[in-house]
Amino acid sequence: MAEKPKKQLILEAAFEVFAQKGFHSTKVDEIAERAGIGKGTIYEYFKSKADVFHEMYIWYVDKYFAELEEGLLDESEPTLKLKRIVKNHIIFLNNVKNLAGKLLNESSTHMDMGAEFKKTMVNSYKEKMDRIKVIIEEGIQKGVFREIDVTLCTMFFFGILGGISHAMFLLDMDINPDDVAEKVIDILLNGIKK
Amino acid sequence: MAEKPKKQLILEAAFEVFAQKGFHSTKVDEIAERAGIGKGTIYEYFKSKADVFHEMYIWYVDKYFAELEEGLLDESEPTLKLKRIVKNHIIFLNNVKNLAGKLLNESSTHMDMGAEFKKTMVNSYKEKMDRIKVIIEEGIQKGVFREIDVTLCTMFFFGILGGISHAMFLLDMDINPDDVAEKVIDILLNGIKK
Amino acid sequence: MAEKPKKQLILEAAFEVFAQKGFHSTKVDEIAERAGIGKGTIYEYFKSKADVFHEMYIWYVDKYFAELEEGLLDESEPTLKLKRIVKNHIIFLNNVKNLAGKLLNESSTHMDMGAEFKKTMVNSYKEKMDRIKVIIEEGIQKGVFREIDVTLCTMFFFGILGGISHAMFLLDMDINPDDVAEKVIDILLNGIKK
Amino acid sequence: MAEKPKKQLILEAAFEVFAQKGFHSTKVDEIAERAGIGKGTIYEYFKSKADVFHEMYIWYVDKYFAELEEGLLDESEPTLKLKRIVKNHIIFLNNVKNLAGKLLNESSTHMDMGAEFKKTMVNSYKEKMDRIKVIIEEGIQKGVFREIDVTLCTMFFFGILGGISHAMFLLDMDINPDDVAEKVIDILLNGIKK
DNA sequence: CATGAATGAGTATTCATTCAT
DNA sequence: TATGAATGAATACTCATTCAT
Repeated sequence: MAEKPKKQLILEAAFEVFAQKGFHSTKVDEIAERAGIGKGTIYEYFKSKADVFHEMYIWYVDKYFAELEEGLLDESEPTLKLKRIVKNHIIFLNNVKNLAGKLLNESSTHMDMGAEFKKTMVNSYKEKMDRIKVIIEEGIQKGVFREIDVTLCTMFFFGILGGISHAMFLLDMDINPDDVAEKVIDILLNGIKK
Repeated sequence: MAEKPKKQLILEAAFEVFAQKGFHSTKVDEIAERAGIGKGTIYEYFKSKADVFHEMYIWYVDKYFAELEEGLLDESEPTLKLKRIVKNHIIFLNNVKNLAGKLLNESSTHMDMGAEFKKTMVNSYKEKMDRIKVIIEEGIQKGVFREIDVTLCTMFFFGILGGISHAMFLLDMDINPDDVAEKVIDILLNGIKK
Repeated sequence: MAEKPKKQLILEAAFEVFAQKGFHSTKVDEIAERAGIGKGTIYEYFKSKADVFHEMYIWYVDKYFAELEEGLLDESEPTLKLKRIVKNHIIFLNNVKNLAGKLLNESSTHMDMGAEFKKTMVNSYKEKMDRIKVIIEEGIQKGVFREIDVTLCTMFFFGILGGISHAMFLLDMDINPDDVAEKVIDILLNGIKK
Repeated sequence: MAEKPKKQLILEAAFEVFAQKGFHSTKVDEIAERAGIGKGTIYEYFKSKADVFHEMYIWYVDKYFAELEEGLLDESEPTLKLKRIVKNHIIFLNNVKNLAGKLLNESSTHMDMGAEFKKTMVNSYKEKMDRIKVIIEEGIQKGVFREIDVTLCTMFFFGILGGISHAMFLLDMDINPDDVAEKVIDILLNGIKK
């Protein structure tokens, strides 16, 4: 009878509902129902609806990174690492269907949810960037990449990931991870100039 | 005493408040107050709060494009055009302070606002993409750019613009338009490979 | 160009709308529109919406009586007079379609419209009753009717008129005035006992 | 501590307030206050204010009939049954004070509350009529009543009941049930002709 | 721990009324 | 006079949160 811990149950239910409906349109009742528990129980584990969102966000980002790191273990070359990130991102998006795209953007909407949450977000944002930055710097050190502005290039790369989410979500595009990753890296590495 | 038309007054007030607080956290009262009019007056010009948001969004996007096109008139080369777009985007973001970033992402949150609004959004998204696509295709035809996947490259470029907004907003980065545009285009054109 | 006076125009428009929708569901805008005038104009002739209703009610009752009296002029016998009242009532109901039934009952709803209006209503109610009472008393004096309780009998008769309105309205009954009047009077005069 | 069920509590509070003020002038807050519960609780048991009214109406009519039928059990003769109905009606009116009269008429005002409610009303109206019709038909079969138009006579009788309510309410008349029932039946049975 | 009935603060929207033209 | 744009008071309904069981 190895039941999942209640808190985890709520977190996962919350992810599904929040991602589908956004923060304000999600009702606590619905999270409880989807988690298969009583509404009151949520307040045994979380201070408020905002708190549920907050913790869920952290859990989700962690999960994202965990899956990402796993994929990175196999690669050693900066170029391949970047390619792997793109591929992973797309696969991740597919896994969580179109939910992720919504969630990722949702976040900025809730800046009004308090400074603390903004801090959490900024941190996870920086963390993601740093992860990429390191790879790019590594590439430069190894002499594989030119001496470009690392921060900018990271932002650059990072923006592309968001752009893919956005496009997949808004345009219901169907994307082949390997193919796209290949092309993205090609452009990133070689540029578009003839 | 050439007063601004009431409807325009409301649209501008709405932009400021929506951008600052997001859709759900914005109270109609506050829009009215910021516009310096009575609450009821808003309903003389708009069907509902959602309608205000909808029309404001369209107005905002139009404004964005108008300023963009203006900047593009001066340039003839695809490369310079792209650079101009980046620069314009940054200047625009600065103009509307950090509001824009929020607004741009806010949109996806309100997918629940009805299919009609989603259509509007998708259209403006496609329109923006097409504008860029054309430039890239032009570059390819002129033999300036390689024969890369145009759609993907557009998404690529488009994502970068979003990434810049995001970074400016989240990290409160101060950015020099010319400098960033220069570097972005450099990376885009030449890639990062040594 | 003998235009109807504005006030009269409003009164008639008000009657149609109030009768169709009831007091609260009637919008001042609609009265104005139906009267073919501007909304503000109503307030040139009436203090408030309630005032429009009030005056309209008086006008309507007067009209009812006027038509009734006209019909009574032809008859001299109490029995025939009562029959005439029934017939008139039915014809009147038909004239104003099903509107009247609604209006008649609507009144009691608006007791909260102030003591003054209640007085008006009670008065018109008493006036109607008195008109009938006199006829019944006349019948008793002439030895045509038994010495029954006049007030009660009036209420009795009066109730029947209301019952007919109610039935016509609720059940969409189609009624032949002459036929019904004949039968009503037959029962009233002779009772139902064998 | 046998508390009354919440739903019943609300129904009774609603009856009092609706009857006193009419539908539109009744505020949901007031019903809650009178029921001694929180405003939100009403929406746990009813879909809307209109729903409260609707269910309250049904409950009220049922109650009316229950009390009526009870009284009818004792009587076997059509004449006595009718007399009993009149008496019961008056007693009922006294019990619910002057509220009933208002309620009875209120109904027609809310025809705009949707077709479903109209159906409910028409049904309860027909039900009431049928109950009386049966008695009259019984009287005719037993040879106690003349062969009059049964529907009309029912309407006739029915109207009287309404007339009594109306008079009691508008004129604040004090009425002795036995006495009035006696006289009403006398007139109904024997007519007013000498 | 778990629950869900009860709650009431919070808000979009309507519409009678006013008043500058 | 006549108008209708502007107004804001008034109100049904939602839903996060509490707490008795």
